[in-house]
Amino acid sequence: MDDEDLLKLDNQICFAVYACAREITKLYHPLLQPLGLTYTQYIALLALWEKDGVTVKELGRRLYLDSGTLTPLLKKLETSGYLTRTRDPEDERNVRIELTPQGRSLKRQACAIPEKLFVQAGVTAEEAANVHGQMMELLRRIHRQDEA
Amino acid sequence: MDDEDLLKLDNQICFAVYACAREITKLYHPLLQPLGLTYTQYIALLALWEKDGVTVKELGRRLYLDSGTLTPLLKKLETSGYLTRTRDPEDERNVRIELTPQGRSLKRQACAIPEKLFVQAGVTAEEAANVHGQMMELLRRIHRQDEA
DNA sequence: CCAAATTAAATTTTATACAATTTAATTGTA
DNA sequence: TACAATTAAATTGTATAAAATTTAATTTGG
Repeated sequence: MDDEDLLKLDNQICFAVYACAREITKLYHPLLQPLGLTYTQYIALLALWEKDGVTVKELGRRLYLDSGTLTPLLKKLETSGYLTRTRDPEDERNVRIELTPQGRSLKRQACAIPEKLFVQAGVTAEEAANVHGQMMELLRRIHRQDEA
Repeated sequence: MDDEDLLKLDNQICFAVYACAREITKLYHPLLQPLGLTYTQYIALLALWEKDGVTVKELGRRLYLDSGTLTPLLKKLETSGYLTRTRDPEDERNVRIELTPQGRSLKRQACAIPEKLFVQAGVTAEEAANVHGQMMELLRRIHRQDEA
């Protein structure tokens, strides 16, 4: 394969993931708007519903996001009353994120979202699992390279 | 499967695509920096190297991006001397994008990028084709739903 | 013990993204 | 032909993202 084709193939693969991610985000928009959440805020809350009381660093590691993105996002969610940000007295460099009762109760409303989304996108369980596996494999490999 | 599990699955799949797209962008950064290009600018140029003389609308359709994103991006590439933006005399609502000789010559430098990236990410041709197929299939399906 | 190195957040800067609105040009139709 | 509807870009406002820098706290080596 020559450079010309490689440039096209490259375009197709990386671009496909990139465009797909944006289209997924757009699909979420009408479902998240009634809750007053953006997609990134929803992703952050999903992580916190599974485990909160974590530091910004730890949350960022799980979401592949750094403080430059998380700090303003978490401040917004704090203003909305969904979580608290507290300096850890043990080590004041760390900021711990705790969900408030309102933050926890949002989960009940969010539970309706995935089903709506799967139906809307017409994605089967097999396809979902397949895509998930492949993306995670690629993600891990890329991230390792990215760190090195 | 209960709502709780659905929420987790949803989290995993959509998040995997979303995080993967961002990690890919980061992987490109050191390769694009010497050319003075961002990832989105690179993607736009890839599309234009395949076919230029198109309207902003047509380019946006191919990239899944709207004028809100493309207008400032194309203005930057125009300032850099890589393309021209001209109102179509036939229909002045349309703005046509044409590559300049400098814009075309950038392609030769960009030819080295895909190979470097594949090697760096350790992605095989099979895996690449597999991921690509799945993403395009998902992309098409989601986009159809998104339009409806 | 203490200065240097390290670490975690926050901040700053630049560049996307996209929804919603506006502007200007064109088209369709009564 | 007027004029409403449609269309393409541009603009506006909000929210990400990430690189680079800064600040403050902690750790570590001499």
